Formats: sequence, structure tokens, C-alpha cells
Amino acid sequence: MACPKEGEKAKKARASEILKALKALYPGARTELKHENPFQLLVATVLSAQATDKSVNEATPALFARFPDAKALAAATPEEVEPYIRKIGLYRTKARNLVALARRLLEDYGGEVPRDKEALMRLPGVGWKTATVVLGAAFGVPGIAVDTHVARLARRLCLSEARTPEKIAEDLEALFPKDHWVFVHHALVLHGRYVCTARRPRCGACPLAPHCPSRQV
DNA sequence: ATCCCGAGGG
DNA sequence: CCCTCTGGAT
Repeated sequence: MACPKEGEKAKKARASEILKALKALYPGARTELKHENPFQLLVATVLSAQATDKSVNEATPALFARFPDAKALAAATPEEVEPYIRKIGLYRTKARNLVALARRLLEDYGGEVPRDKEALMRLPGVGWKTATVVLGAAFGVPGIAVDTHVARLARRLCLSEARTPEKIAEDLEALFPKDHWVFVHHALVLHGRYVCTARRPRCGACPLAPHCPSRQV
């Protein structure tokens, strides 16, 4: 659906209303970056592709106890890794990819996670979304990581009509104050997961509906 | 556009 | 049972 014509000023005001509604709706959503262990964050983020965050969170403690860093993971075979990530699904492919990732990390960067977005994206299994998450949560580089949830909501709310994650992120970052980016990202993910779902959005139960050009009655 | 090749949920 | 799941590579 096409978004209605709207001036920049009106759009920004609407974004502000949306932010306010999200604050009320998700008071527990993250507001600050976590500064996690770069390697473990990278692995967890790669694992989250086509997987539920819940399954990833349950699997990672044991995985990192056994393979705490790139060196340990690079020395493993995919078969050794599989048992630790079985419950995540697609585990065969993921185990292969994870070991390949660790080996590249070890060969090209001495086992460290590079802080550069282009370098991160050159790693196997790492695309724009994963690179953005890692730069943010591991190194404190601000940026809205646009995943399928965020992309869908940004477009439904007519906060962006762009198609690529990069462009959508640009639009969102222009609409919300930088110190709210972390919250906006997390809140949109939660909302996309539970209310504004891909298939049948629950517009009737959505507090954002008054500000949403795409709402269904 | 399609594959990946599975667990968990509605 | 069918479908989804915080993607990335081809």
C-alpha cells in the first residue's frame, strides 16, 4: 500500500507520538547498549538467523562454555558443535557456518572481531543486519539494525518507504533522537513479534493504530 | 526468487 | 498440519 502524502514536519510529529506510545507499551524494552563480548555476540547474532531468539538464548550458555572464543571454535569440527545448537533448528548448516566463521576470524583478524562494518560484512554468514548489531552492542557504535520486524513496521507505519535495510535505517535514524535508537529498535521488534505480526496484524489491539496509516479496521 | 532443512507454536 | 522464526548467500 502506498503511504499518504505527508510533510516532513508532520511525519516527525507522528514519529514522536509513536515513540511515546511505544514507551508506554514496552516500559521494559532496552534503552542502552549492552557492551557484550564481541565474539559471543557475533556468534549469537549469526545463530539468530531463521531462529527464535528464545532458542538462541537457551543454547548459548553451554555453547560458550565449551567454545568461549574464536580459537576454540575454529579448532572444532561442525559435528562437535551440532549438539550445542540442535534446538535452534537448521543446526547442520549453522554448525558448518559457525566453524567457518571462527576460522576466518582466526586467520584474518587474529581471533578478534573487527570493529569495521565492511570487514564484518566480509565474514561468512555476516550481512548488514548482523554487522550493525555487533557494532552496536559490542562496540557501542549507534545504529538501528533493521531486521524483518523493524522493516515491516517502519513501512506499515509509513516511517520509511525504502526497501533496503540500509535505507530504512537511515530514515528511522532521521526520525528519532539518537538516544532513543536502542529503545526504538527493541520496541519495534517486540511489537512486530506480538502485535504487528507479518501475517495478521492485531490492529484492534494496537495502541499505535491512531498513528498508523496502514491500520486495518 | 529460492534455498537452508529443523524445532516449536497456533 | 501448516507456518513462522530478529538473515545471508546464491
